[in-house]
Amino acid sequence: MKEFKRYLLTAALPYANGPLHIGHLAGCYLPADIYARYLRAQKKDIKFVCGSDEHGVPITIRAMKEGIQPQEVVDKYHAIIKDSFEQIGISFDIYSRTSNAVHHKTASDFFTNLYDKGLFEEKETEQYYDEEKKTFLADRYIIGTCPVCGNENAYGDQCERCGSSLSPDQLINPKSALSDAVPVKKKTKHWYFPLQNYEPFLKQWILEEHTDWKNNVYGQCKSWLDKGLQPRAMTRDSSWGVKVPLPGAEGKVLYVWFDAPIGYISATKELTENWADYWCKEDTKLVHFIGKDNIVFHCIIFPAMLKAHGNFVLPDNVPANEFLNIEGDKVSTSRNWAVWVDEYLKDFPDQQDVLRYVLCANAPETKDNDFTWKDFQDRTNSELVSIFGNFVNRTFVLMHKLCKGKVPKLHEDILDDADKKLFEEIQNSKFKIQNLLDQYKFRDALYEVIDLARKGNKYMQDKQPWIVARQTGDDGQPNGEAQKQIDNTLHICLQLTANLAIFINPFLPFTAKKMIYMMKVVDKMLDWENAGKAMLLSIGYSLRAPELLFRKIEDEEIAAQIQKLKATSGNVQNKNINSQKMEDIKVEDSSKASPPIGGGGLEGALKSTIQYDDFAKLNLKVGTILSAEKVEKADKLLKLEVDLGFEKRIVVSGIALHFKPEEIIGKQVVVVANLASRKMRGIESNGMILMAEDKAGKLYFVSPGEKIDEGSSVT
RNA sequence: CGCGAAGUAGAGCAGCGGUAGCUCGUCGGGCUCAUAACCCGAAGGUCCCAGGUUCGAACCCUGGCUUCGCAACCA
Repeated sequence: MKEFKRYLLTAALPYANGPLHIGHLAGCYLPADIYARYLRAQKKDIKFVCGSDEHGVPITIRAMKEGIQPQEVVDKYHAIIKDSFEQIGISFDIYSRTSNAVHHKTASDFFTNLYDKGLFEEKETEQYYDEEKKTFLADRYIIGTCPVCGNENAYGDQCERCGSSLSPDQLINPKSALSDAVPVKKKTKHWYFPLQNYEPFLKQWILEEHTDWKNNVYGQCKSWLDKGLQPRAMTRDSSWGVKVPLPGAEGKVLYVWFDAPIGYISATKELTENWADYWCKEDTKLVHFIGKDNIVFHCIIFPAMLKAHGNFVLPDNVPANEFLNIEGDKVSTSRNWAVWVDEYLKDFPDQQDVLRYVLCANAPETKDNDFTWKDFQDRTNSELVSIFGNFVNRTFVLMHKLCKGKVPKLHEDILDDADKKLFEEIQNSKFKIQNLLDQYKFRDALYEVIDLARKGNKYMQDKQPWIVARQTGDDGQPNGEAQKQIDNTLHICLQLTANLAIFINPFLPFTAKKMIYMMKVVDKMLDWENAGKAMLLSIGYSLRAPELLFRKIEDEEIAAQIQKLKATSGNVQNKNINSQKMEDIKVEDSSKASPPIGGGGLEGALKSTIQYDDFAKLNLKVGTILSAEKVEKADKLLKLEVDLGFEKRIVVSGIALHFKPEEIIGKQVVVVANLASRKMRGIESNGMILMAEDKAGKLYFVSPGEKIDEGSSVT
């Protein structure tokens, strides 16, 4: 293996358009932080850089909507994100931002360097323009009717109803998503980076020389390279971003994906005068930690840019994680289906390491994983509290009871196989953990740490010093032989505890701190070179009283979190509302004795006032239930066929706990007929049945007083 | 037929050619130093489906199904 003199770690720049959620942490910040702490413990020369990505169209749109300047948007979220990182213990050497001057200059110079080499191709194209808002529109911001399925809210690049990929030209009645104006075509000039010229280099570099990269990363790159690369525009029409440093380029900025990765360089410049050592010397190991959506930018585009520039090192590895889902559904910021880091920190004060633990133990390293609060509770209570925390605690308690609060002597003459075996295990663990961390297998590495604590518990159980202590002499104290055995057991358990502190430190730094406090040792003991050593705590040294490292997570706490998640996700302004969630809330609420909140709306607070226009968006129709059946493997869902007069529809409804299928056939109901369709348990649901809920949580159909024609509108 | 990743016990994952494994959960027993913690044992799997290669396949090949992701910026 190649020897590196210094390390440069980067973590994907979070987009300053919203706060940080746990998916971000699990995706790249936590693995990056663990790796950084591990290298620091090895006394390596490392820099760990990150910063907010503050450019790009979505930020300008948010600013426009809120009537403020883009800078204000960015200032707000930059502060929130930075604070979340600090509190959860992500140990960046610098957390910078792309709106600062250093970055503008760096990105601009980078562009100029490539421009002066004649690398860009200038091309004039026609793009859609919103004359009202005076801005060019990305495909995503053009809305119209899908030519394939007739969906009126198809985007300029894709119809979300039928999945067809589209171009804005294909849309019927295109409108700007910003102003409802009809977009017009307008000529614009841009600078394209000829990626295809770097294809031979990239193929050699990735496909031949980096077969060690993770499957998902390698596969994704291979797919791109096999398809063939295209020139890619590196500039955009916008007023927000790094200005294109060329004459006659007013109103044009660098494409965010051109400038964002350069943000890593800018941040390093800001951090140290010696930044060039980290970016330009061959014996630097550059590692980009990212999420899977970023693979192409970090493995194809940015390396091609670096290569074109010529002065920079290329990444040695790009360990990308998959995505973390929440309670079975993918994270969606627009639906507020996320666990926000700043809120977690408020709800669980002083519990940073617990979240770090769960996110690492269940990290989406090889495929998408699911975060559930139940799993959070289980892992905390059984693995952290019962295994790790408990081992440390019982070791300390026994040491105080049986060894007068001091590190006992080790009596070499009576060391037995079990004792020696445990020393070996400590050694083995060091090599295993080291090996796994070197391969970016954080989940497995953390498992090894816990497993070592598990072995400690077993050792303690086999030795049972509390029983040995009953072999008393005349004075009522344990006799000499017994005391020697007890000494050995606890001596070994204490040395193991010291080792555990070293091992757990990269993962759970707050816990490691508590442990060294209890052991009255200095930070330096946590240096990785001490790992595996048998004599970390000196004999006769008196230690502090134990302090619990973790506490149990109670049922009520996770119930509250689940409630919060569901409650806030219902209250969204996004029209593409998730009907399953809505119905789930109803059923969940009603299963509780407490009066329903929010959704029930008996005497509860009303949602904010809406205008008639908002109401008019709903198409409410009377329909008759033709058939009903239970949906397999779902307790709460019924699959209904509803006759709406003009058509028959399949609607999936979360009412199975309240009604038997046979008793509702023939019932007239009110259906939200223009609700976006949604798959539940594999069945597509087209609409939603209106229900009323009483104080006891019982559900009633909303239906016309007497029988009327199917398809009648409700207004 | 666009492409990539994934589909293994109730949950989360490992194994990637040679008698199905780990952690949690469940059930039973033991212990009591410890945060009702710890230890031992048991139950639980057509390894997505169908073909093929092989003495032998969860693992290789072919076809299919399902989930997630992929120049819309959301790790």
